[in-house]
Amino acid sequence: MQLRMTNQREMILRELVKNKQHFTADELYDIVKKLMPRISLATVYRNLEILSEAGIIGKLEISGRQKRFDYDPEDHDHIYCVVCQRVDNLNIDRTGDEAKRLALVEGYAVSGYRLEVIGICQNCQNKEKAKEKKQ
Amino acid sequence: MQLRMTNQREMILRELVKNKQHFTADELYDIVKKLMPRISLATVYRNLEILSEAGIIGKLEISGRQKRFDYDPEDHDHIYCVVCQRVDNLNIDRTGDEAKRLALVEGYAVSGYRLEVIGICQNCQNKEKAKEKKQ
DNA sequence: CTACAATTAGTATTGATTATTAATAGTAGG
DNA sequence: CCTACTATTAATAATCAATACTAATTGTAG
Repeated sequence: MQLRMTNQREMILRELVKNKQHFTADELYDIVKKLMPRISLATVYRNLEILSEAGIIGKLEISGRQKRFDYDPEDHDHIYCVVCQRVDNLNIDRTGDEAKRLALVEGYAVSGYRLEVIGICQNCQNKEKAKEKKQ
Repeated sequence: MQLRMTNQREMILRELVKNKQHFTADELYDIVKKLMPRISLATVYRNLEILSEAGIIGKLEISGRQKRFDYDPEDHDHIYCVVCQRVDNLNIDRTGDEAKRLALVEGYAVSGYRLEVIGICQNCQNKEKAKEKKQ
């Protein structure tokens, strides 16, 4: 099953990869709309789904948050900012031995895991510092 | 700010703790409705939110899935079944040294992390085996 | 009792995502 | 260059979890 590259699909992929950010579907919609004004939000959603299904991009489902899409399809972890919602990639060694050992106790057959590190990004730290000075 | 224990709130808490499962709001609503038929789904949602806010129960926001609530408010990780959506608790040592080290590279101030182990639970493994035998 | 504040039931609304559908575009074969 | 076929699209409706709203009810402190 060969993946046909339509103009819309290509544009969506290009803008995601070019910007190297973890966009939500509607953020990407706003960007692409400027270059292709008649594109539909549903098309963005559908193509992001298709592209991640095909392993060309990654899908990022962070707990309790809107879906984001990752220009890098390789398996890796993420860190995200609780203030501005920004997401960045992490490359933590994925041995996960302890997780597997514990999973056996519960009787699970483990296929993987997801690690989300939570914090405040540099930008938001700076903004907070600036605010403190004013007071 | 003392937490008032209304009948509804108490019932919701009791059923969650008693069953020792990670229920969604609507699952819990179905259970509680049998004992308190006039209760509203919004009341269940609201009280689960209040109880987790107060640290009496835990809130479980697993990537891309419906919220679940945890009878155990202590900080711990989870393992979940991709087949039946069941969730169980894990007690992995929470040092997270490597995560913190890497986060510094990105400039983040780390406040915590969330680890979700993914797999297939014992029940669903058994069911799959039974199905294979038939074929 | 009375007045006040918190909570509730019931329902409407929101927001993200998916489904539907008729129209359009791309392509392979003649 | 046509024609038939299939995939894709734009636009919009529908869905689903979660939250907001509102009038009625409950609990409580004087």
